[in-house]
Amino acid sequence: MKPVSSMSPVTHGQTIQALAVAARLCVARGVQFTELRRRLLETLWVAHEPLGAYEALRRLEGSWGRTLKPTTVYRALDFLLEQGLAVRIESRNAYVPCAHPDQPHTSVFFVCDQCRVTIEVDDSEVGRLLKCDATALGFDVRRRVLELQGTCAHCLAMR
Amino acid sequence: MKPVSSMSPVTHGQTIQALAVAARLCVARGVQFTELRRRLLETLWVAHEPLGAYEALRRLEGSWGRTLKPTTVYRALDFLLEQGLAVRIESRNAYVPCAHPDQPHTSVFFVCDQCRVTIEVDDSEVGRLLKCDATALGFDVRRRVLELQGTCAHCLAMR
DNA sequence: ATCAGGATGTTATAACATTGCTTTTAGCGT
DNA sequence: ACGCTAAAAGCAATGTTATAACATCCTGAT
Repeated sequence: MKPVSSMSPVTHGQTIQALAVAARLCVARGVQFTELRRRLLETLWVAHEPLGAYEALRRLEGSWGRTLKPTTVYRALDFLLEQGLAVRIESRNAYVPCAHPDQPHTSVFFVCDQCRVTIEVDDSEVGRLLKCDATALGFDVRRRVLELQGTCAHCLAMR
Repeated sequence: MKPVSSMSPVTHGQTIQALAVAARLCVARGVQFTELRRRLLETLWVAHEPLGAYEALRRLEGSWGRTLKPTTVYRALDFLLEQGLAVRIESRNAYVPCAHPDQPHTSVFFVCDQCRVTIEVDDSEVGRLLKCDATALGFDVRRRVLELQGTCAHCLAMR
């Protein structure tokens, strides 16, 4: 197991870097990293917790100084998801940015119920086991949703 | 890994039995297995796919011959979830019945994108690994959401 | 300049879920 | 049987999340 991205201590520099990586990736793939998409991804990075689509919309409106419609944001989110630049946390109806849009891995998300900090861990052994299970069932897996809800170390210490 | 409940071939007998188990369990726990709750659980068992709350509502209205409000159904669903009689599939906003409401286990759900059949598998080894990861993070896990989306063997064979 | 495709704008609505409050019902002691 | 209490269910309104359907704009290739 190796932690790959803790949402909590994301510095300004990391955000800048992540946006640069995303920009390069989009160029390489021949897809457009438009201002809307860039600003949305930035919004996700700056937030230190998973954002719902409407919350992202509000923040984006605030920082951009213009009004947006839900559809616009959902389309941009879909783009980020497709490109692996963000991930949807199903159990929260929310979205987090992804630090490694390229290489596929087995992401497990630990989401704190209290502070909502979201820690992404890559556990390839879990991935292997799930693949075995899938094979045994003859099931072709397209997407994995691995989310653990509970209390993070920090919040546990607070009590 | 052992498959613990395939939604697909659920016989009438199995439904009856599951309801009986649920009833006994509720008595043992001193909670009420009311007609609403029983009928809702039956609806979930009879459906061979995860049901959304509103879909369950419609089917329940149909089989019961009365109208229901969303609140009513959500409350009954909450009860079933609390008692472990049903599980929520987060990536579908939908609910499936659970065959073993008592003993805790590591449920992994394989959900077919095409026919929506949902296969529950118990992989304790995955559970163990995730527990390790959690320990390493100092994270206290309350709930696990392990869902794999893709295509089931049956649908693969159809193509 | 024109056209094609991707991106975005606009409006409406579907799908999912909760809040607050009232009424009914079940279980319990007397 | 009676009345009490708490759980369950009814009800209306509203909040939240997500998509459909269609129009327009922008950009790059010919």
